[in-house]
Amino acid sequence: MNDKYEKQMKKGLLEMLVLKLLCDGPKYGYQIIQEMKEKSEDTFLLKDGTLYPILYRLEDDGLAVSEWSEAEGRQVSRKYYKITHQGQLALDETEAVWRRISRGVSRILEDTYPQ
Amino acid sequence: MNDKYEKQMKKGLLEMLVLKLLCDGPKYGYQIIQEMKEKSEDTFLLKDGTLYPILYRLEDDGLAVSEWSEAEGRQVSRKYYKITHQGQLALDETEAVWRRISRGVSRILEDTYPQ
DNA sequence: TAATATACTTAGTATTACAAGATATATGAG
DNA sequence: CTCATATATCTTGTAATACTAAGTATATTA
Repeated sequence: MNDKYEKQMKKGLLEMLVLKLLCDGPKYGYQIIQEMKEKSEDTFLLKDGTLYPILYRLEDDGLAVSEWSEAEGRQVSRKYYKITHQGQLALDETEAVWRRISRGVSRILEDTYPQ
Repeated sequence: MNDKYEKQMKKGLLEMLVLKLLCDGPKYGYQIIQEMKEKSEDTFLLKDGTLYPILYRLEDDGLAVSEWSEAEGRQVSRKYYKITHQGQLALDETEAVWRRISRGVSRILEDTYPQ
């Protein structure tokens, strides 16, 4: 029932969060899904069908670049994504937008004006 | 440029914020737009083309009811919206979803785990 | 009289989270 | 050795919604 709200509220956030996770080194899709789940304590349970389009978008927009890992022994092939300089700039902007929106919501919900 | 993020991030929030504003009494469209702007300190600048569909949705979903004001003197006719009991319940749920998402985002952005 | 503010309505567009289905390899249990 | 499960990626289609843009109409002010 409130799945609807949750889904909508996540719009625009996931791209920012994925970029953020890429800040401490290149990561591949499956790994991102795991870390997102752990770090958010089960709040952001990404489906692969959600994540991969996000990664393609980031790449199309020049915010991340990808590279297939060389097959080391029997390792399965993995596509590693790395944040670009432009991606870092975009992340900074997006975080600022998030903070502003978050503060705006707080002001209305709590009807208080934290500095 | 980061308009895109902002627009997306607002999804699902506006409905909650409108409901919240209706908590302290019936209000009409234009008034909601003004209060949203003031209370959020210019973060949520609703266009009328954004607000009215939200109000219709709230009404369709039984979360609010509307009533045209009687013409008092020369006053323009206004359609007042009032939150319903069901709307109050939905608001409570939505606020809970917001808090969870907000906390999840914080955990990833700050990589800290506030209690 | 004209411009601006108030007040509501509607049609169409762009974006994105997700469901569902597909493909393929690696690993562990029986 | 076989089968189930975990790992790993990709694609198509759908639903939901913020916004643009256009329209209608009245009230107020310069």
